[in-house]
Amino acid sequence: MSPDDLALLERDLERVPLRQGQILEAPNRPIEHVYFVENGVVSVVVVNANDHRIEVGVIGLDGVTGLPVIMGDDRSTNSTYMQIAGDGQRISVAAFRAAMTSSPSLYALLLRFARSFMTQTAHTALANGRAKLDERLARWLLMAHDRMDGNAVPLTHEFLAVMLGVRRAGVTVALKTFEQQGLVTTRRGELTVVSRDGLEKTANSFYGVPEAELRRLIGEQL
Amino acid sequence: MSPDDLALLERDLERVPLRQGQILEAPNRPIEHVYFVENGVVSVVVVNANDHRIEVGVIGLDGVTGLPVIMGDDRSTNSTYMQIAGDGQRISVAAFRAAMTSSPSLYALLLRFARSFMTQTAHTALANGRAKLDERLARWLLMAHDRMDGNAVPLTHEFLAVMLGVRRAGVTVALKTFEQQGLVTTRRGELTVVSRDGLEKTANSFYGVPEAELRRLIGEQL
DNA sequence: GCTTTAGCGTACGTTTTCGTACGGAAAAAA
DNA sequence: TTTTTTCCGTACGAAAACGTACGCTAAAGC
Repeated sequence: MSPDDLALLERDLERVPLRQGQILEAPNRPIEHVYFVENGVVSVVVVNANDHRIEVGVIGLDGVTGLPVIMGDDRSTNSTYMQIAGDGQRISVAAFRAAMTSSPSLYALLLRFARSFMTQTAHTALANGRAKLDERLARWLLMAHDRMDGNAVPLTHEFLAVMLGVRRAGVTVALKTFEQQGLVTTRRGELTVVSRDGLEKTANSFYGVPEAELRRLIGEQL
Repeated sequence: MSPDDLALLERDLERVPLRQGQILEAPNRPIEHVYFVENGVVSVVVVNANDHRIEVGVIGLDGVTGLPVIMGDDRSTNSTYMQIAGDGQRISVAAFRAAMTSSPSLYALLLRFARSFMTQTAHTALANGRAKLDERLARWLLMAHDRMDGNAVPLTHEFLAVMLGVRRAGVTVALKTFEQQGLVTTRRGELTVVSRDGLEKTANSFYGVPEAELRRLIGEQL
């Protein structure tokens, strides 16, 4: 992001901790703040009338929440919350809109980010329809790992299962295999990524395209 | 769309037939024209390196192609083509960009459409991950039906299977059941929707949210 | 330290979907 | 009309994932 654009936002940015489970956007309710995530992982989750739910994308230090706001709306049907705690900066929607309006370059950058998130969602749809459980789990771990500082993923199998829309027991079995293959180590409530290469092989072409798009569209700019 | 915005576009719009299979946007290649679809159904399909593919959304008389262009990009990783023949009007990307730049109201409308398409993709991801084959097929038929004039869907089971990312034989069996339940009638290369209500029941809450969003965001405006 | 709770490993029968494949019939081509 | 092709109906064993559930154990609370 250009120094000018950063300066434009900085006046209204407020540094905040982001606790696990904290809700950033609730379904069908006006969004109040937009969050620039610097640490931690945000989950964007779709829910329908029968309470079926699944994660459609993650956001991390590469990104920002509030896509509906960027695109001129004030709300989303999705639920957006902190999956892995961290911190970041937030800005009120009003100030955010003002900044977008006054800086075309900032606005263009944000739109490119929104576009890259669409690609991520599209590939989630692909993985959900065609990939096997272990491929999807490997993909998820890689996406989370891309957005974290260290290698430790502080999540229970239960949470991973909800994200992927599969059984908790299915996650346990897959992670066991990963551990035997030396891809991760596990302990209660946490796993650690050991071999990214191995995970990428396991993810089997379901990982990569959105990541390349993110680089093409915004690179290190945000 | 406002009369002014329509006039702005009209100078550069060109009426064209849209043949089945016609490619509107190829992966990773600059988009040349943007299409306002008036008849027929467009499929937006994701493909990955291993040639796994699946449809992430459909566009019809409610909409327009070229979402990447609306969002400031010139290409997409997706493949976009006519699934069901029809016709519409097209405009060169250059003229389209010029029109968007000169009319904020047009631009805002297009962004709202892009936003509604994101919702559709998100719910496709949900359906792919959690719905059963017959639920997904019913959802697809409803979405296509929403975008067509009559009740006839001129597609083979093979094409439906590719869209959903399932076996051709799986589609055949599901359609057989639908026919026995009086939801559709079928003949070689074509099926006809008989009971939308029945299909909505079968789709079981996987249909509806993106449709409501489309109404909220653009209604009859496009 | 002791108790309680949350998370993990495992198991088993069942459902869903897959891969494959074969034959018949409708439509298109010759 | 005859031939060829495309599409559909059906079948069968296999794989993947499901729902459920039970016991063990690490960690948290008292």
